[in-house]
Amino acid sequence: MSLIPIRPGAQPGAGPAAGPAAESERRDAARNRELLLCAAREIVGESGADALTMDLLARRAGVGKGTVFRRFGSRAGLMMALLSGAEAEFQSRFMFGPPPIGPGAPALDRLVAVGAARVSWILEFGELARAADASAHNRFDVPAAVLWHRHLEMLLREAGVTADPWLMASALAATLEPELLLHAVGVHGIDPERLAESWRELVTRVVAGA
Amino acid sequence: MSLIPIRPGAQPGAGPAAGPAAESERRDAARNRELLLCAAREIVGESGADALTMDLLARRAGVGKGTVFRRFGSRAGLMMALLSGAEAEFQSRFMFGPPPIGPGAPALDRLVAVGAARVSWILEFGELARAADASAHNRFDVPAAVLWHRHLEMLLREAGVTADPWLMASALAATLEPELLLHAVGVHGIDPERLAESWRELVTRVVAGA
DNA sequence: TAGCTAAACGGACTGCGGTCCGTTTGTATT
DNA sequence: AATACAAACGGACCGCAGTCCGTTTAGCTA
Repeated sequence: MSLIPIRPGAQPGAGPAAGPAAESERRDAARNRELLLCAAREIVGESGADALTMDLLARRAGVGKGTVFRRFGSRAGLMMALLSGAEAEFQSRFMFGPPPIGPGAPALDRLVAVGAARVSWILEFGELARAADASAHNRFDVPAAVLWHRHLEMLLREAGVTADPWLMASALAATLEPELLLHAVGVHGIDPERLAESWRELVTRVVAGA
Repeated sequence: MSLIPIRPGAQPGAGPAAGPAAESERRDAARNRELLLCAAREIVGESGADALTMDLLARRAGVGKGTVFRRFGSRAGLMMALLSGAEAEFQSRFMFGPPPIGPGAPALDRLVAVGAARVSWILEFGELARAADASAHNRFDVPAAVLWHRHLEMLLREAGVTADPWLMASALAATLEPELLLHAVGVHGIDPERLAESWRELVTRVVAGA
């Protein structure tokens, strides 16, 4: 017989800051996660992402500050949790959605479409995304960023770009970073349509040189 | 006679965080600036930019913390002051230096050369540059960034790129951001030579489509 | 040289993200 | 129902960037 009792659904590797609920979560923990996400959405809705401090959130949700960090690991982790729904929806659109953004269209068309979609997405959720990126040691290695990068790289290869698709994908991704786009729109008053059009130009030329 | 005495060299508009010495600076202020810059370089040299805290710096330089912020405005401002020499040297190279990076060479050659130079520059000073960018509300509007952007835009126009050169310059500049390049080299072990080569590919294709 | 004033000074203070650790609680086991 | 323990809890605590304001001083003027 085993002398080391193991909790049935225990998943130690999952760690905090993971998505919705790491399989088996104690009832109070799950309740607090919902309480916190709810309060966080409330604060962001009322006063914007910048106004969301971890202390305020804890107070609003009626839990201790330690609990907030236990659930989400960091402020960036919390922001990512708030974004996870919108992010997943975006991902499934470009991976499984209808053409031209999803599979079935020529790679260049998909690149153009996914860029335009990304611009709109950032205009809607960019504030949270920027908050998630800020103070993120590893903003490039987070699952969503890796998936996004891989997708761009795959499309580039499919479009016949043989010259270092990995770095090309990095370069193109940098072009669509939330901070950059929000700055262009918010500070310089660039029309979002222009952003999409510029992306089209850029990606068309990159692919055309192949 | 004027009832409002004005200090001779007073330049109220200069503000803090400006370059070397805003014209007429009180002797003690100038001394403390040197003391602080010197101590800062020492700390960075010993332990890296991340180890430089404003409290430590104040203690090392033997001045009050308030003085540090009076001189440099913020941590980012201090980092920019530390960088200003290297930055100015880089700027004068691409603006007045010998071809192909300076004037005299075809625009595409200049773009290729300036990108390669930027990569090397970031490998040398990127840690400071990243620290300066971090926690900078306005990293895109700082003089050096504006000049850099304008220069890229000018070269693009000269190379015949008529499609939104302003946004194209933004996109290309994003490709060479310190955080991105340092991540590629430091985390993914990308050979710097590959970065320059990839830049060459990118900019060649962008210009070729004109 | 004495006096005056704007500028510089310094360090206590605030607010924030993040950590630590003693206490409480959910849940499986008997 | 009683027991046991891993997990969750909470809030005091820490380090840091940045601010405030009463005090000191450089340097002009008389």
